[in-house]
Amino acid sequence: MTDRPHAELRLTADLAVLTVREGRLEVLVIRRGNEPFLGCPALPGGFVRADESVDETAVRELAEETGLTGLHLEQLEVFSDPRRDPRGRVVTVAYLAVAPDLPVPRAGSDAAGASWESVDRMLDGEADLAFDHARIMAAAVERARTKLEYTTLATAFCDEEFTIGDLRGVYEALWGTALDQRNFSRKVLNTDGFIVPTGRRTTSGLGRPAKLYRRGPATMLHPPMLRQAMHGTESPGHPADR
Amino acid sequence: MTDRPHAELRLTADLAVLTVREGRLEVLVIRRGNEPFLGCPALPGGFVRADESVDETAVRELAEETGLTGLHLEQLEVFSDPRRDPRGRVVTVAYLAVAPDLPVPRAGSDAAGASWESVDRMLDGEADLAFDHARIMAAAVERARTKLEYTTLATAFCDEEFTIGDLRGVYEALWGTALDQRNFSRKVLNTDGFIVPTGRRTTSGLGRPAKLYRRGPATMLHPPMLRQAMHGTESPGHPADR
DNA sequence: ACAAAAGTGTTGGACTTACACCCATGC
DNA sequence: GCATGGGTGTAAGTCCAACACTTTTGT
Repeated sequence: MTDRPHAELRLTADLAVLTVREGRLEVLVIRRGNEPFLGCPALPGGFVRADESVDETAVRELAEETGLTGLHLEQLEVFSDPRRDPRGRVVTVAYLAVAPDLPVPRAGSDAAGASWESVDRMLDGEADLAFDHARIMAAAVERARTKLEYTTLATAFCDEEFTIGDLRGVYEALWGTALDQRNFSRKVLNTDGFIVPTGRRTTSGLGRPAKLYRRGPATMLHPPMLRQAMHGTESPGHPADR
Repeated sequence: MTDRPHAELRLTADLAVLTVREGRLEVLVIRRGNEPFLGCPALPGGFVRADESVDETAVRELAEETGLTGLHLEQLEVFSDPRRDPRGRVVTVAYLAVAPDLPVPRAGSDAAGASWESVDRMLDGEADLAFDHARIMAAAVERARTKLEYTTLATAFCDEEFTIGDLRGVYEALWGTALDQRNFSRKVLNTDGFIVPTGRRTTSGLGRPAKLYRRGPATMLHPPMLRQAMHGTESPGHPADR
């Protein structure tokens, strides 16, 4: 404890907010309204205040910049390369946030605008994300993919009430594989506390009405959902657009 | 990006270094040589310097305070309650480090001393760990327990060369359950890339000499090691000392 | 009637558990 | 010899992928 920091250090929280829309994994990005990286897409986020924890910063910035509240939020990783921000020493705590398919969020006051964008497009190298936000986004996607296997995270992508088909759509969008509908529902229903029936059914929609469910009390899945593809392999109805 | 931090904020890296010794899960603690918490047990750690990433801070502090190098290191969680440090605003990035059963590390220059202590004793409420280090330690143990299931983390607790019995001892110490030796070795050997034989065998020791292995290239386990206990249940040879 | 989506039944194979039994060493 | 740990064989039970088939809706 002899060393003291030699230069001022600032701390931020940045959020990778993921959702599934029309079978595609999407991420919330803002357009930067200031230098550096003026006009570039970036993740929402901002500086930690003196009287708040970083977790509180994340919640506050999410609400301020995008109007979203009540999402699943978890710490992802700290990014602290001394040269990651041209303005000086800025360390960021990256968060993974998971949202249901919400109406396009309203633009906040800070950012020039916020919008859902395809994760594939943001990460294919053309998008010029600000700072190291491409790395943060990639870490968030990887974390979400992994956590689908052994936690109930997938339900955080769904509305309050959802069908097993909706839930399967989340897995298919994140894993890019088609899953067998029949085996999927059995597996989900046989996992205690994953989802609980509400008693209601879907009214509109093609095909036979589906039972509706909401999140159950479980957070960990035993046994895990396995990532195996169907014999037909490859992605579901919505092709991997690029 | 309008808000600027109002007060100076300092950033530290703190490490929960875990190992298994004599069938017990142990953690490396130092005795604090300064106020606050003078004389209390604490996790090794220190301030982030201007020109280094937090990951680099963790490696450096570990070497300086304990003499340990080359360990498995991973970010655990950021602890940032504004009142977690009586000296002012100090945010810490907690790390999980995993070490093989090394000789007692030499005391470093900063700390009054470093020693291995039983995790159970440190977390049973009597130990008066400094700051929020009990929470950090608990998070590290929980993370290590979980990661044993679906990653090859257990090999980081072993020496360069180890037997399957050594590896099983790691699982038993962390999970507090006895595992069937016969099924355990088959499971481990049937998981591609988990461990690779060196061709050598143990020379000394009770019973039939065991084949020696080293870590394989795999990092994730498919399928995961299941936490099931033997029918006899409960901990192995070394009773849960408390 | 047909397409589309939900849901049930069933079978073969993979994996797992529990345990019998054999191997190699120190004392 | 016998205790101690390493290692192989195997049968019963469980889980799961695959797929045939039925149900219920919209058009």
